[in-house]
Amino acid sequence: MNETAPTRQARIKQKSAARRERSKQETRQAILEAAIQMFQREGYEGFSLRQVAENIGYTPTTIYLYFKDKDDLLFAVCSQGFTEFTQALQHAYDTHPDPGERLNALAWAYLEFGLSHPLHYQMMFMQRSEWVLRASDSKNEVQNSNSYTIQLNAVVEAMKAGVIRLGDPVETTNLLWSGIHGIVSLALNMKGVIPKWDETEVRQLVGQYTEMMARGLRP
Amino acid sequence: MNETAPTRQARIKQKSAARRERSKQETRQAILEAAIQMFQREGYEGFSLRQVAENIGYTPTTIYLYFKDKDDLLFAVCSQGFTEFTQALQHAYDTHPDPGERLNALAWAYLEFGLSHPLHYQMMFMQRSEWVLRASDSKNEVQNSNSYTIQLNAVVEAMKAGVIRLGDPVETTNLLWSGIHGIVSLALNMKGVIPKWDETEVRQLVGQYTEMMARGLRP
DNA sequence: TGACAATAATAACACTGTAAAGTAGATTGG
DNA sequence: CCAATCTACTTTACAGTGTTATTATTGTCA
Repeated sequence: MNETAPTRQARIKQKSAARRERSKQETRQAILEAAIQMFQREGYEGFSLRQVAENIGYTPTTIYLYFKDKDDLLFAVCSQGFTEFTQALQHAYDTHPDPGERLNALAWAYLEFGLSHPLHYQMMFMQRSEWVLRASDSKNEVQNSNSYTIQLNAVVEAMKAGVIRLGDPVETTNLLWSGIHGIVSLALNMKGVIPKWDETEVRQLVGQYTEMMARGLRP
Repeated sequence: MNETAPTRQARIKQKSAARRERSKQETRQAILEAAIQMFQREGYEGFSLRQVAENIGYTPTTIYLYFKDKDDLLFAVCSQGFTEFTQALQHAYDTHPDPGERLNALAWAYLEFGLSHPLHYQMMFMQRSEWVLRASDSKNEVQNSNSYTIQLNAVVEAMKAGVIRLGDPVETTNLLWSGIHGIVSLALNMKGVIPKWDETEVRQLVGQYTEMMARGLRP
């Protein structure tokens, strides 16, 4: 309505609002960090809203001012995992120009993420896998920067380069992803259940896996 | 102390005890069946002792007379899944004498079990995988009839027959298991997340998988 | 200053698993 | 047959959980 230049009061109001917004984001962040810490300690099943609140000196209900509900907070924890995961894959992608080595590098990066973030991995891909979509949506990385697409691109380019046989790239990507996911998820779950299944054996298995994939997919 | 023949009273007492024991097993079974039904409906997270009790007209605490705690009841539900799973693999093993086809048949049987018992599969191999060991212990199938050993035997014989290259059978088994487990677990979790991931596509992928494994492991 | 919005805390509800104590009825020994 | 015992079960209670509605405190704005 008022089209004249902003008055001093208007400017102050704006900055004040900005400051309050910033403060709000800060406490939101504090809650989130406490939640992450708690998740690292207690895992998915032991994660408790009330304990998170207690750890940072808030009443449980206060959390609801910053997150819709427990799921929403847990998703925020998860989301950070997705970001790191994508970054790890992206880094592997970027630092390996050769299409063949690139596929291997992606598999290794995948493995390393799983082994170093076991709880996150389980939540992201085993307990709440619906969130994969929501995570890439909320970071508008739908188009070409989500973790799935990174792997898909690597497959496409490996096909172009003649490193692996031609075929439906989506199917091949799913095949490769399934394989490495199987190894990682069993590695996290089956310690002491499968014979020969400590961390070094798992790494060795990934070595065999990439070799075998290379042979199996050769043009 | 008394070494004479058992008196009538002693015989009656014994039969009475037997009858009570039988009745006890019956209500235990009733609880277990209600638990299975409830698990099918609500899944792992929604499974509630109190609701199980209510469904069969008991007080929650009564269940503790037949099962140590919630975990114990849930394990009993799980255990039945392990039995069926092992039977399915054993059947695939027995009905396919050819070592090469046998490996494929095991993969297919594995897939079918997962697709037809999604909740059980997730509990058995993703949520409570520690129970794999406890399950084979409690059925004294440790030696040569548990599901892992079935797959291991198939690998050993495929190596003997020259169908797949020689190598550490345990490692090869782990490799094959990882692969099919990866496909199954993603199939159960990632509906609507991965492109092209309905049931028929998953089956097709298993086809590709077995093909690729055959090529990759050729001597 | 008074209306108002934001932030936090209290109280309460409906659940959960689980332990201790109590109770009606069948079983048993004399 | 009767009192003692034992068994199967319930009642009660506790310490948790996520979540909502209500209230109190605070700082911002006209």
